[in-house]
Amino acid sequence: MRLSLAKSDINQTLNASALALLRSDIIACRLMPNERLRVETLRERYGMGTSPIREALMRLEAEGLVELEQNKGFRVSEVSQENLLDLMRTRIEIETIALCWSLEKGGVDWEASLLSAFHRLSRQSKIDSANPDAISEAWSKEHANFHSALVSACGSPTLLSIRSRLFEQADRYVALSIMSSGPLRDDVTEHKQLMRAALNRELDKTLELNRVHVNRTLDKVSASLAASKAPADLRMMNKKSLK
Amino acid sequence: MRLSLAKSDINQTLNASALALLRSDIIACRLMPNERLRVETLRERYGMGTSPIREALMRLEAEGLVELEQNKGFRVSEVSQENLLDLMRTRIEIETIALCWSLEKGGVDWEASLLSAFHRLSRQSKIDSANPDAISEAWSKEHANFHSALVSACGSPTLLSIRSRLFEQADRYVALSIMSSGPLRDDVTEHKQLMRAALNRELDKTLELNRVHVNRTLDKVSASLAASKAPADLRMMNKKSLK
DNA sequence: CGTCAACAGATTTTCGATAATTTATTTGAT
DNA sequence: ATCAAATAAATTATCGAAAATCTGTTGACG
Repeated sequence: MRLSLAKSDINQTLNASALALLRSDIIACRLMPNERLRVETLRERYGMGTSPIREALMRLEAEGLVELEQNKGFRVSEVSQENLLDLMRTRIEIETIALCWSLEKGGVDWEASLLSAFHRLSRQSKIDSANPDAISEAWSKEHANFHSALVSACGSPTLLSIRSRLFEQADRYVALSIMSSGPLRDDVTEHKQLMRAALNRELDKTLELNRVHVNRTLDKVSASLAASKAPADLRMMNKKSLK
Repeated sequence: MRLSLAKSDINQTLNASALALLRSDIIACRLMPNERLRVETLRERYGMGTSPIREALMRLEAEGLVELEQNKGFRVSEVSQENLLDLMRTRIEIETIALCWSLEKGGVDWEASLLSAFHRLSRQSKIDSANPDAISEAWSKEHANFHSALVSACGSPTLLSIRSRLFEQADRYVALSIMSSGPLRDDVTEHKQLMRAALNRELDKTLELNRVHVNRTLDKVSASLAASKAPADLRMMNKKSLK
């Protein structure tokens, strides 16, 4: 499959394109967890040489989306219940700090951008008519944007970059779970409550709502992950017992 | 200057060597903040081709030690008072969480490793007779090891990796400040108190001691940074006024 | 005198080929 | 048949040259 480069990639170096394409393919699970990333395959897929690809993969390794084993090449990072739990717990703690600082320092600009982000999110459909099995790219982007807006006034670039990295990782699990998930959840209400509490500077309530919000995602994704893993394990056991 | 590869680099890919060498050169400020990193120069310095170097630089960009500007190449990340403050504040928050979890979960293994790390640190001289202007590599390693041991039982790989990245960044500022610093501080007592409080599971005291410890470093480094920046600014102003 | 275009040099980015390493397959001895 | 060494195939890691881009300079023109 040869993918065309998005409009935004014009004027970028191939390196930057490779990075953006790979990251988005991994987060959306078009490249599945634990899948081997052969350089030759990726060269065909993205239509470029080895250098930009390997450089992008190196960068993604630092971000935790890719793993490199010496002389054995790259793989998409594996997923697991342990990692998911660790990720979400850590994310809650990081966002707790960021929210504290953001509610403390946020001014009218922050309030306005938060309202704006919520509005855009609330008007964006979660599923895409073209591709009903996956979450719409557009919704995913607005959703990320909303959560980013909540903490954007925290005043710490370092903390914000940590947070967005964790959010990305979590997003990959969400993408994975959507593939086999039941009814869509009503996030609009949840997000609205979160925004209201933040705007009213009700710190404890905001933190609690955020905790619940993240934990709800965790539960859903975790269940879905368990369901998709169990059959694989059974298959493994059958194979073994047949031998 | 052509540096020989350390013993540990045998059997590694050049890529991994480049990464380790570059990271350590940057943290020790042998490559100074904001210094341009020309590929050709680095090729000579480390005796390898472009690929492993660029791949390592890409990785370090994700770690925040290096910055890349499209088509203009790499630089060592700039330092600033704002970044230093942000870094240290964030580090305190992260370590606070990690310490909470570590004191909660740490068992006898953790206690033993902490005692061991403290002992090694306390027996290691801070200055190296061969190079009296810089902090000894060995001390720096034991120091990092001690702080790592404090939080090692926290049970969250994600949090630990975030913490060690922040610690590394802070270490670069410390290396920078040492070059122009006054009397060495007595860290042994500070570290001993920290360890004692942790081993006794006195959570609040541990957190407070850690906060103070980090803030003391911050103050010292910040003062040193201000002192070294001011003359540079004056020089700049002179240059401009001469034109 | 200043502005802009065209050129030249330096530097970054990218490519495809080669070297090194791992993985799979075959062969031969016990 | 079993195991191990030897060979072949596949893949990764690395290199150095070529292409693309940026930076600084020169000179023409308003």
